[in-house]
Amino acid sequence: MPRVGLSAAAVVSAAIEVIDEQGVDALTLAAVAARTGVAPPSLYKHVAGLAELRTLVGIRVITEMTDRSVAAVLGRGGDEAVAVLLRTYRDYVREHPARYAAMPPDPLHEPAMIEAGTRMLQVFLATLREYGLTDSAAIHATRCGRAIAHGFASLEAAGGFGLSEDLDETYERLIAMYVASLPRR
Amino acid sequence: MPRVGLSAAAVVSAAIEVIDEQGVDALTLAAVAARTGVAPPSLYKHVAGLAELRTLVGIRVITEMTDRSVAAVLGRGGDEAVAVLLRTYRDYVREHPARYAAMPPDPLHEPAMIEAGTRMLQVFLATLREYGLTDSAAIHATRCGRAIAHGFASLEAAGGFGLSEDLDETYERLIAMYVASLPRR
DNA sequence: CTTAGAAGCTAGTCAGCATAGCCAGCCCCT
DNA sequence: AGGGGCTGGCTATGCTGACTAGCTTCTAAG
Repeated sequence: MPRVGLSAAAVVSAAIEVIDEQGVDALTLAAVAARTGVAPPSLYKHVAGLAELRTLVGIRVITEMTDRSVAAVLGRGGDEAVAVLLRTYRDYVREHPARYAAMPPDPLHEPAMIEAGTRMLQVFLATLREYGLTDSAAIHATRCGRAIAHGFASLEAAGGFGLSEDLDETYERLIAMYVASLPRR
Repeated sequence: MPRVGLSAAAVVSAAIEVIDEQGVDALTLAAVAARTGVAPPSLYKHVAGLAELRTLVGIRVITEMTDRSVAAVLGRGGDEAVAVLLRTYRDYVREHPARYAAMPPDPLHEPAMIEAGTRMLQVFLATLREYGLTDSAAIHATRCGRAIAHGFASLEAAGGFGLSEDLDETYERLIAMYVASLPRR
């Protein structure tokens, strides 16, 4: 009985591979077990069950997106930073469409995800800092940005745009629309 | 063996009740069977299986939304019509959050849903008619509207807005942002 | 009244989650 | 170096749910 040397992180990585390759509905313990070369029950040594695995995957994905967003926005400001943030969001989703579907839409409601979700929120808020929005106005502006990015990206990832018009152009229009709505100083 | 007198439409209605009450993940043939007072295999007399039931539910939901949108927009025009369309979209989702999650994001890719999806698209395009957009510009504008409505509504339905700020206000801002982006004549 | 088809049923298979309980490899401690 | 305990594997088992096969009964048309 040679040991495989699994860990919770390795299980999550395998789960993400399964999702990337076969879609979020194909995430089963059986599939992850097969990929890691282990019998399904063995996964319970590292992960409490399918539900926990899903939240761990969600945390991983949020964290990845946040890290990328931070890297992209660092050193920029104003309209430029906002546009880059939105593009980065979409680019991530386009690169990993299935993975995005595994990201919970309400991270702030799941205790385990609050930390990761809050960090993402902070990046949005920080990017809007220069506009001098009051607390409440900043929240509204952040929500609008998130709704736009999530709405477009999730539709694109799901193949929801039937027609052949250029999607880059549609998204740039959305970005312009959003930037225009932010207050000039 | 008294007959229950089921039909495909009745099965879909029961499925929607299950979704409304217990969420979209609770849609199982077993649950629908229990609700209709029938053994699970009997459902196959009316519906080819869970997958088909889901697409029938999707069609029903799209059709309902379209009907409501048409009723709301009829007799209006311009910015007013656009705003009403977006509000109607969100209101439907707020009333039936779980049901919305059962609506496929890509109706134009599923042959069975093309008709219903196209009708919804037509309503969007017709509402924008007054702005005199060229074909391509109309597509981009429709997509933007859909991304905004879907993005906000799906996040709201999923409980994705953690903080307590007024959601009506956020949505009105999005509507204003969108309307402002449409060309003045 | 007969008969065919539709609508229901039971029984059974298979996938997938989960739990229980056993066994072997590995590390640490003396 | 040897031994013990933890840990990471395993098999076996049970449960739910989708789906199939094949039977029975109700009903409606002729």
